[in-house]
Amino acid sequence: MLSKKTKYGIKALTFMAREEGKGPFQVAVIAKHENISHKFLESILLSLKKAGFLGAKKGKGGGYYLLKPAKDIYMSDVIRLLEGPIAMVPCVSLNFYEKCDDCPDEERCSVHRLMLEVRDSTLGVLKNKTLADLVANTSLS
Amino acid sequence: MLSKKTKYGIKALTFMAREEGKGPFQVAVIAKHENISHKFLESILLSLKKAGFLGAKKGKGGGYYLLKPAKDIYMSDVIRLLEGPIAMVPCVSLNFYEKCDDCPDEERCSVHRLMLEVRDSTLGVLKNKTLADLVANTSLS
DNA sequence: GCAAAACCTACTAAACCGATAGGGTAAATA
DNA sequence: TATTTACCCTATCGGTTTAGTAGGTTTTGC
Repeated sequence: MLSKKTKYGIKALTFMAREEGKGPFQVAVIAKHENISHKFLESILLSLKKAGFLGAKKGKGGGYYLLKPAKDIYMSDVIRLLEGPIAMVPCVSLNFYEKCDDCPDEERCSVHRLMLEVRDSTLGVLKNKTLADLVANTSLS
Repeated sequence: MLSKKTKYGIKALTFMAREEGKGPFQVAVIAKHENISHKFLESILLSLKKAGFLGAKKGKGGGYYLLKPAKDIYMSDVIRLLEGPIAMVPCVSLNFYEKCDDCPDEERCSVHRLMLEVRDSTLGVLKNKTLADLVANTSLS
């Protein structure tokens, strides 16, 4: 299940990407438009900034803005940052690998092999999906 | 993230499918072999029984056994039962649909459309994967 | 009737999630 | 320089879920 954190993060990024080049966008504006708790969104945008997706400008007329073109922001990276592992089981995670404490032999574990396929399939979608793709076919309400 | 409940359930099913036709298999035997808490596994197998995947025999020499051939047990069904929705967001779930309370227009929601693709991709794997497929290439330790 | 095994009910410790509160700090404008 | 505006940080909290525990009841085979 996708957390609201990730969901909100993607929505905020999409909002900014719709008007690429413009900005900066104030937290309050995004929060209101996307129906997100102001303070919660603030913490999410902060994470995105620390990770290098966003820049920020303080003071009057300030706000957050995209640091890279939307076509260079991959959903797999965004989700990994906000949600954590994409894999459904740590033992098949590429970036957050962890051994199962049950399960002596991963190669023979049926769950392991099944979830490996699921991960590859999901990653196939997310690695080829950029923020620019999300914006296409969408219009600002 | 896949819950242990689902993980254990799949492992138990795989265990039984490896020796298809035999059985019944006692909870204690499966639990020990797969390193699962006995009582926890009990509740899982009970769910699988109520859903029609397993049969059970009480008393001495009893246990659980597959009610259908392994090739007729689809992973999508097992996971839906034990884990719940396969979709990462309720608004794209086929069997557990729920509207988002934020988000006035699903069609225009970037998260919605992204997660729709992820769901289809995941389902593509799980709907074509049976218990028999999991058993293949695996041997009992 | 005794033992073994499934079955059922209830509880709990811990973790996580979404959100809130309240402030501190930096920068832009006047 | 004063003030507004918005970024930045910390702490807390109620609710929910998870994984597991405990204890008892019912059915079956010998």
